[in-house]
Amino acid sequence: MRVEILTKNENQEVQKGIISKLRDLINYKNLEPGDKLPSERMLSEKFEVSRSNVREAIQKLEFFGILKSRPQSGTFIANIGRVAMSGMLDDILRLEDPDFKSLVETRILLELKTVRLAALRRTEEDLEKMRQALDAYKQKVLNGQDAVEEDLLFHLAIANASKNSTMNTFMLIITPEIITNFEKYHVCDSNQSFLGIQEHEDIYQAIKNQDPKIAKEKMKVHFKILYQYCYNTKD
Amino acid sequence: MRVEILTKNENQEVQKGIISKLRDLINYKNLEPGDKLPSERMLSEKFEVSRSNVREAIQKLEFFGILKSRPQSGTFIANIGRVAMSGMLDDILRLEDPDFKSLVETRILLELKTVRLAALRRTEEDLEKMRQALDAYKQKVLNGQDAVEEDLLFHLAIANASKNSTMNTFMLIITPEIITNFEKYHVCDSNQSFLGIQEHEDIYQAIKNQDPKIAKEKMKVHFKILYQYCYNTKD
DNA sequence: AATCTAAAATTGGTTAACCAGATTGGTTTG
DNA sequence: CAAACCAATCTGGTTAACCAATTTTAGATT
Repeated sequence: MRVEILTKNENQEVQKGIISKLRDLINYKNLEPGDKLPSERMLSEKFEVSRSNVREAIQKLEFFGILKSRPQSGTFIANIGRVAMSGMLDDILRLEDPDFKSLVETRILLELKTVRLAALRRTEEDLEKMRQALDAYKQKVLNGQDAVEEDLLFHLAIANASKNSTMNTFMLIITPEIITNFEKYHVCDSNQSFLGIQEHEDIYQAIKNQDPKIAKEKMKVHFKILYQYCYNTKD
Repeated sequence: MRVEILTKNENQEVQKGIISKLRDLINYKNLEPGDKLPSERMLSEKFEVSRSNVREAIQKLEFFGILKSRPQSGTFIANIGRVAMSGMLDDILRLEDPDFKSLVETRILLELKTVRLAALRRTEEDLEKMRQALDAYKQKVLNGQDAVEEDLLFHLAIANASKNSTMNTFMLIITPEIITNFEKYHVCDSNQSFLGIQEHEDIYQAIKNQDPKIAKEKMKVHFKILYQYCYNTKD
């Protein structure tokens, strides 16, 4: 059989096609929540795509909690009603790649919350990890080196101390893209890094003292420069 | 060769093993950011796992933006320095499945922001979609039917109107789990749904009037009952 | 007619062989 | 000596055959 090699983009189109066909299947073929999907082989034949493509699409929908596949048994539609199902599939199909502004916006929102929660819930062990990340950051900055990574690791340590696994995951998802863009646009130059040391130290102290209000305030200060910087360079 | 069929859980363990071995590779084998990873075949041999397992692990790390594989060329380490890389891999390995409380906490945080942004950025088209979702919700409630899904679809329409793709994605990620848990714990009973109509209507009007302050306030009101309910039944 | 049982068919997962584009190293050519 | 070329090799992606657990089914038994 003729094999087509697809670029990443074309592949994404194929996946979207599969997902939209699955949506149609659910909408018009009376597939109820909890029902079993047709087998991967059948779908790949019906949709005229490879079985691996079908598997990938299923995996993606499984990540979004819409499908659930059980080994040697079948792939099942999550128990969330046809209306929500169809609406969510539409939304997933409409998803765009995140832009930098959207990432920063989300990061600020998340961190103003995680820092409060961290102040309330941190353990001694959390403090220890944050201390280490902070020291690594200071050392790099004092040596005049770039410290974007150490910076972000400190923030991730805070997210970890917030004891909210969802926010922690979300922070992990956006962090690499943030780092890449920061280094690309030279956000956080060394002169700002020196300020960053004190700001980080303030945040750490507030969390240590279990003072959520101060913690949030200090984080806001820390983000102020960043926020302006990002909105000036972009858009 | 003897084939082992693994449960979902065991499979997850295998994946974590691969990820931690990849981390070691980066830490101790002098793999720099931007470098090419050994080929999938080589890794599967070295780690003594199947190539598909390696591919799955790579796909997961690609999702977190840590790796980037290019067809017919290789899999490359993202340009984010060994320190951040190692730290993030540790965090990913430590990730737990989200608990209900963490989901609700995150949802409230996200929505108090998306509703503000929606009020600022909504288009006429966005309003139309929200109107439709709202009407579907009202009809279901007035018929005395369960309307959890329509409820959530209205909220997703708001996230869509916020024009922040990252928050929109995050809302989509948490929604199915929220729905499942709501139906499980019978959050949002019909008596609360009647209140919900007016609350939704208020939110819609505030967004229509492009008043972010009122929009956020009304959303807060909408979540008040929910928040208490969740924290009373759980924990 | 209902119930149990074993075999056959079906399933997602796994493996290995294969594909064509990308890379590479050596050779040729200007 | 450097640039252009070419073939051998390596790569992630794709395919198809295969595996074992599960589900279904048909038959035997009570």
